[in-house]
Amino acid sequence: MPPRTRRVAFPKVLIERDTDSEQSSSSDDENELEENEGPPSESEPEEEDSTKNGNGERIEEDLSLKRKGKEPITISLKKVCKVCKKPGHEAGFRGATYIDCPMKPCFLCKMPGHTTMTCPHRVAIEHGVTPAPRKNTRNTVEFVLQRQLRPRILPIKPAYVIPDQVCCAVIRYHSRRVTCLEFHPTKNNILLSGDKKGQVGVWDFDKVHERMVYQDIHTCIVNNMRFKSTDDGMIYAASSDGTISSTDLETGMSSSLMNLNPNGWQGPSTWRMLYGMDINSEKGVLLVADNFGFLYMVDTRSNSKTGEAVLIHKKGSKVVGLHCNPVQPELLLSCGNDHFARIWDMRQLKAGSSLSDLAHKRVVNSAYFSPLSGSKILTTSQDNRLRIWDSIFGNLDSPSREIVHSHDFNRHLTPFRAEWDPKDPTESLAVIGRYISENYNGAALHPIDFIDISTGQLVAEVMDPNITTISPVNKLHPRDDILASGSSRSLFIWRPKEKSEPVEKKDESNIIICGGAKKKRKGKSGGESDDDSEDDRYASKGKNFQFKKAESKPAPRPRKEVHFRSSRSSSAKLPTSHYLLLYSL
DNA sequence: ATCGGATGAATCC
DNA sequence: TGGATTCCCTCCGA
Repeated sequence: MPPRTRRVAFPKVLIERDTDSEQSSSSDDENELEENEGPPSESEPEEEDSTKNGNGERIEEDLSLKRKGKEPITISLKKVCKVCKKPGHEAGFRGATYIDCPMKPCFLCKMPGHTTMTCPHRVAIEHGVTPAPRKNTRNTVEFVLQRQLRPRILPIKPAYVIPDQVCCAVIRYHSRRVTCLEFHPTKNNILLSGDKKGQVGVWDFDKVHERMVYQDIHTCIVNNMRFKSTDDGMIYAASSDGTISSTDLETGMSSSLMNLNPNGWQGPSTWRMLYGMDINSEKGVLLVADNFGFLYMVDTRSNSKTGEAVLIHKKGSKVVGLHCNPVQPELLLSCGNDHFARIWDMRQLKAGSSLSDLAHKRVVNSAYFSPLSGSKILTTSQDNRLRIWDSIFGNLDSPSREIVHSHDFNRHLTPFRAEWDPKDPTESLAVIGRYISENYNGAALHPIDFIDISTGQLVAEVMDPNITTISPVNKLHPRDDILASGSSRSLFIWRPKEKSEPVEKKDESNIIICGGAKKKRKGKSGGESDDDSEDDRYASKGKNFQFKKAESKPAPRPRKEVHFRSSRSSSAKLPTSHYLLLYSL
């Protein structure tokens, strides 16, 4: 990762003294001002007073002149880049297209010398794919595979079915952003959601109006939820309030299994927060990890803490993810802010005894074993790369593949996590939201990407013109062709087009608009009603969520425009069929 | 419309 | 080591 270009000091102050005319009134003409550009006059005031207006223009005033009571005060309006503060270019949205600052490393791949628009990872045929050195190309297994097996392997892998249509949604369901999602293990249409405020939502998306929000389970961020393996009416949740809750979904009755802050708030250096959590049903233990690098275990039968906390990541660093191997119950995977994902043997858990340490360049947001065989690991790192680590066909010293993908860290967003498709028998499909936006026919949208991690190819990008916010939280259904997304405070359920209601039928009946801050309408002349019905809110406040009917759907993309991956097959060819035939191996 | 605030990791000294 | 500072596509609401 190249070091970020440090922000340079403010450009020199421009002092423009109009000596010619008394009336040197400020001019808005930029060109005129450009001409005045140049080395500032000798005696520059040290105490510069420069402010920015909303457009990134700098307004400079010569205060010393003002103080001296000298005549002309010239205000210079000068366009500078809001990112690097240099003139000559401007970063930011131009319409729905974001223009990068050319002085910064590429926002997508983080390499210097080009911008997102021209990033090779954006236009390459194999989008974003950087195969790691193939150390194992020459091994026996692969040789045999290539020479003898491959010709006999059925060339067609079962088609991916992509849920690409929003079929129902709860808008502003949560009062803060969604932080985690979990499908019910047996009831196909129940979705759980946790938020930053500590609330837990239970939503039946088949009967969209049946929903519940439990408010008193936690006091801040719900980081992870898991269903109890022996009772799917109970859920565990790990929160930044330092507790693990156990909640009865029917009644909402909740109890605390563990509280790491029994003495309350003593300052940030002692406040413990719980992040990663998973259940090892084989052993009957709940595993949780905190923001200081420690792992805790709770016996799910007695609901009591077992053993001592173990330091599994750098002391003082946050452990954001835990995952138990689906096949080998003694294997545990952890990841965190020390830039590592680590594999552990549950039978010998002690500091420093990890089986493998998977190095990343930045914080690792998530690390998951592949859902069926557990032999592959998919990690999401804040260096804008997905990594696949293969314990069978590769060794774990380096990833077997790196995929450049835009999922930057932003303190205001829930961290992105690439999630496996639990239904894919080939263990190659993953879903992850995209940070960077794309101009989709005039709207800046942030799609949700489906990536074939065995090839690095983008299989599909799904978006809806009504979802203008980033969707960092995504989960694929364990049995059905359904995707659940959390975007800001809202939840969305996606299904494949074939299975959804025809678009024409998509209407408000499947879209629940929840509260949100009430706009205080000042007593304007009577026209507007005070009716607070959903329809009213729908029209007046749900500016992003006026679900469009088919006819108002965007027209096909204009051909000239440069599109993210537009030249590539995936999205361009998707509309006709939502099935994509992919060849295995 | 515009602006401020919440707030996490990296970096610098 | 720790405190201050900075930060590029947020999102909401005053």
